Amino acid sequence: MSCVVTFKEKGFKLTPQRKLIMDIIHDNEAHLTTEKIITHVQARMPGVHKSTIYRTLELLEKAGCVYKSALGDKFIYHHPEEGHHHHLVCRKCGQSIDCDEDIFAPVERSIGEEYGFHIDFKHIVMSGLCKECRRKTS
Amino acid sequence: MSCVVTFKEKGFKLTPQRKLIMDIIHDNEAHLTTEKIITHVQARMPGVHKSTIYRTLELLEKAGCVYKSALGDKFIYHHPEEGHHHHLVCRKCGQSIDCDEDIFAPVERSIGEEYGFHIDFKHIVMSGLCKECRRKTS
DNA sequence: ATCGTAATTGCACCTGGTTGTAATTATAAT
DNA sequence: ATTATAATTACAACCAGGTGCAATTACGAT
Repeated sequence: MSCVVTFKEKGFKLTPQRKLIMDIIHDNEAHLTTEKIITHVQARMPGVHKSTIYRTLELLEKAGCVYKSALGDKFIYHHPEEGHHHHLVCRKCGQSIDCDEDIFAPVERSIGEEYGFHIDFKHIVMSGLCKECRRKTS
Repeated sequence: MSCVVTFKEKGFKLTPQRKLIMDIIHDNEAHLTTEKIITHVQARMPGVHKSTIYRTLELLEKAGCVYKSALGDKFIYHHPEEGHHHHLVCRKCGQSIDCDEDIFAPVERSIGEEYGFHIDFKHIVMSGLCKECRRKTS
């Protein structure tokens, strides 16, 4: 796991708690909410305090070992994958589709041209309806 | 104020608290965070409970009298204006620029075509740097 | 204008997330 | 292997936001 190495190289101590939190986020393909992370961590290692988990998540994000994204009014965490940084999450079935990094390029360009505004589109999570759920609903 | 009429037509009671909250959001051109709304409300009418304010904001949003948007990890409220539903908020100076409704049309289209996914792009608030702040920073 | 009633408010309490701090522990130096 | 120490943890206390409920109030009917 290259993240652990990166993490230690940046001068952070690798405690069992931190290792566990990293493992959980990396082993899980789905995007985890904070609550789910807390549940998983405390299931495997009872007694770990919520403040430790919150602080660790913040630190892991700063260290670049995990990505934090807003999804509606919640935050979800996922491991950083190269190449595709946006996500489409279905509000019905919950599945997550990775999508291309430069999908927002046209928007970025036109906003830059029209308003002189520079937007930072980094690993955006968009909510909506996937193909199957759209079919079922209509 | 047409909103008050709309609000009453939907069968909601117009209490002084609700009137005040509407006034504050409508009088204020800037986008207000919840904290600022609470501060303003309690300045003009001490004793109004925070739970009343939260519930009123939720109700006003459902009634379509105000718009609630996510800006980073906060929510901001603004009155519904026709025609332009997206906002560019500068993370440096805080100014807000209205921007065109169909700015996301290309993205919406390409995601629909490539992934069969349907995204709901309604009054999005995007954070970034405005023209002046970019000039000053660089 | 008064009244009846359903909606609304304020309160108490709860949960998720954050922060200061003393006790603990991972790691580097010996 | 021991030790020194700076980082990290658990805990308590705190704040924003939300919920159930009894007391209050807006508003239609009289």
